[in-house]
Amino acid sequence: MVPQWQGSTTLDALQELVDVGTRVPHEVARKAGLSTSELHSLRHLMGAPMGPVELARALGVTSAASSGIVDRLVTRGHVTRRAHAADGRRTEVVITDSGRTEVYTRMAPMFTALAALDASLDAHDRDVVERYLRGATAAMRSLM
Amino acid sequence: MVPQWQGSTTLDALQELVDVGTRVPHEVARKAGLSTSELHSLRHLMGAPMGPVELARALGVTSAASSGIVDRLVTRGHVTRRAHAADGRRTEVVITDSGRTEVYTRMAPMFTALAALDASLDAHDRDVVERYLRGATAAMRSLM
DNA sequence: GTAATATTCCTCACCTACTTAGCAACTGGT
DNA sequence: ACCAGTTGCTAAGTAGGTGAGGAATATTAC
Repeated sequence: MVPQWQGSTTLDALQELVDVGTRVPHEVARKAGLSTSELHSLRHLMGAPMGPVELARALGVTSAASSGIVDRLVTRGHVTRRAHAADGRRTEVVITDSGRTEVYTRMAPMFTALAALDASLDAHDRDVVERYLRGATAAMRSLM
Repeated sequence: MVPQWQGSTTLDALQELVDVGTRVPHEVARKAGLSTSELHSLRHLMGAPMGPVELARALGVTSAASSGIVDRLVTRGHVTRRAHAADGRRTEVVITDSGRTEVYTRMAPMFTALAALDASLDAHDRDVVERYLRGATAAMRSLM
């Protein structure tokens, strides 16, 4: 990638991981007939429902864009809009079974492989890996 | 992200890394007045010159798109086009000092932090981390 | 209690960056 | 010498983003 990286196999592996981590969603989304943003939205919504503005922040786009993203996901039946119980301004975007299934079946092989990889680590190694991942995340975030 | 991930701090950390790894280039590119693809192109070109088609494959876009990307980078003075020595069809896209400086100064803090993180590992731990990163990369790539 | 301010979500007009299709130049194998 | 394959480009169309701004509701200050 850059001169400083060369020679360190760990940094090289990290670079490849991040590269693949951006190309894979692109490809998976295309196969599913979704845009990358739509797929990422479904992923975020699998954890918990959230409003379009919150989704926009999670994706790093404007609320105008996420409004359109939600529209398209609603059209495909992957999410529904629901009024927020306590706050009349808010809408909750809720993932449907269709959306959940779409994401899950597309990504199942990866989950399985990652779980196996995780299980292959003993307590010490798991700790080492986690600290490295958190550290690398912090290093990247420092650019923002 | 998904039910299976919850409870594993390692997989959670991996997810966060990949998420940040996609949002950071987006932000950095914006600050540099470049598109994400343009920044990624410069990153790839720091290693070695390559043709537009090769670049297109690296980015996961069509050659028509990469033709435009190179055009824009040439306009900004970050790369130049050069005829290939032995193959009359090919063009080599070469990064300029301007382009190299642009990428390097934007990303220097990250390189420093990552190098420090790497240096903090002993031989065994470095090996563990690298195997994990390669394994995770393979797991993701299996979706493509 | 009411006025001022903030937040959420949407629409509209515009624009960037992609895709598909196809063409001209060149290469290498038969 | 030809023909299939590759490279790199252009042109036309489109998807999905931004910026500005408005309507509805909530929150804060007075």
